[in-house]
Amino acid sequence: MANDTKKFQAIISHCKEYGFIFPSSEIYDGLAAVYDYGQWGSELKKNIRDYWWKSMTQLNENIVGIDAAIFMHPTTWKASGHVDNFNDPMIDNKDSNKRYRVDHLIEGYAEQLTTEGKEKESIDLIETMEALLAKDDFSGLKKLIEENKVKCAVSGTANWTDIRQFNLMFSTEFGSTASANEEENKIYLRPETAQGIFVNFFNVQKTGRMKIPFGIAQTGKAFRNEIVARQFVFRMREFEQMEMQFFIRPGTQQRWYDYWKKQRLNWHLSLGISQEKYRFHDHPKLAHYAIAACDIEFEFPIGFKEVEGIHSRGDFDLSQHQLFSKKKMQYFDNEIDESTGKPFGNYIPYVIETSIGLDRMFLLVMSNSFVEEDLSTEEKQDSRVVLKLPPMLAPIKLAILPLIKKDGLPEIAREIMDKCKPHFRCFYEEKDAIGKRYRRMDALGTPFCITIDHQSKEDHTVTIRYRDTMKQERISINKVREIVENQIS
RNA sequence: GCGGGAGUAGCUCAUUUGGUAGAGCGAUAGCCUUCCAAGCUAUAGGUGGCGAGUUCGAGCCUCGUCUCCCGCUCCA
Repeated sequence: MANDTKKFQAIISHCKEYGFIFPSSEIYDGLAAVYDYGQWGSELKKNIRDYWWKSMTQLNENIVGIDAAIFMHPTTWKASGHVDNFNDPMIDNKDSNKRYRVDHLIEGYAEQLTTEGKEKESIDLIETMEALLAKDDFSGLKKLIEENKVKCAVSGTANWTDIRQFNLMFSTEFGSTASANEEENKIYLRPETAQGIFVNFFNVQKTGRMKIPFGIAQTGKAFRNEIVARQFVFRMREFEQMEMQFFIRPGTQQRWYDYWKKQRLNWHLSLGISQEKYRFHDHPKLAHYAIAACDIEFEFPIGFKEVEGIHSRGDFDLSQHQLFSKKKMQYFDNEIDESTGKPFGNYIPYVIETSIGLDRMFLLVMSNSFVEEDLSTEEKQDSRVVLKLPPMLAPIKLAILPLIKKDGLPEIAREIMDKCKPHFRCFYEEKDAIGKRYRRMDALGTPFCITIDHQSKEDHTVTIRYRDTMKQERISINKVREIVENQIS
């Protein structure tokens, strides 16, 4: 594990050194847990996003994409449960540094009282707590905890911090004029992209004449004011999600849940990543919206961590929006139910959600590709850092390198460059020794390098060098584009 | 947020008990021409994370602050 932490740090440094990821506003000392993608990182990230988008929308005829706004009507977040469920007052024990939700802490103590036979005290306690919670009376709540000598399960002490409320949603002012009532102008940055899909469910269903089962996909930024944001791009306050909500007939949720679990894992494996690096983790405790949920976890250098969630959300979201918006969220299903001989009729569709963190996927791809190779022979020590990226994700597909920068070799190289660059990302470089240029390309994950030498002038061939094996072979110049394109599609 | 560790050039590090910073690699330009990093020449680059204090004098001592890494917690 010590070594793996080292590897994680090596990946972080590599990302910065080679223009993948920089700390945000670094010249001003950076901003905690906010990062910018650099020249190659943005390219790699885009390729991952495109690959996901294509596999969701293009390859599934019943899935379409949307691009909803980050700002949404404030009621959206009341309906989704984010306003209430992410507003819980918390308290920390100073000795164990363990954080508790205040209501959970007191409820736990009340249960303890009940088992001790002090049922009346228990009920009184809960009633008092609820009254204080309703008033947001934090000092009263703290007093209640202190008076009852509620102890931390870990440290066994009653040494508590003040109660604080953490709002996981970022808010800002909407509209240019300030209102007397601040609450009226308050608007949130979306904490998840999913709601943009739910509120557009009917728009898409009707205008796209979509029939259940069908899905709506979306990629985009989401914002959460995490108490602790850390571990490089793994947990950021601003992050990008790639989500797909799949609308189904109630009763079929188990089948579709299993289907998407399998589909999504296969997507990961299609990148050539070993199955052993993945595992499913079922949620024992479910969120307020879920009827079943699991994570796809990947073995990062810092251990198995969640990269994607698959949730069976029932009709929670659409029902909530129906309740709050007073707009019907029902779908009329014309398909004949064989058990009754009649159409399935009106219902609020159930939802299976697949939600993957793009930044986490980026880190996953990096972790999986980053290799420090020892190339030492008896004569000399040698090593290289190589990103064994799947070619289709690589920021640069082909490096075009004239062996020397005269004798007409750059001219031939330029011709090849002009021929290839409309089709995929190429990189031209004539500086430094050829070996050094190869190593630089290895560090960026460029799968193919071609070198133009004096022989190229005579027989129209170049040397192609493969990143992973370091093997080289001579090929005709006419074949270059074809060879690269075959590998990156 | 709490606890632990760290911050000197793009990177890796050095600077003996406080006396106003050096090297290698890298970068840039030129030379050389050689299919797997480390050939030659020249140049650029640091108000020592930032701010304050102690001192005649601070990279080194003290305090604050910011950022990163590790642990607790939550999630994508």
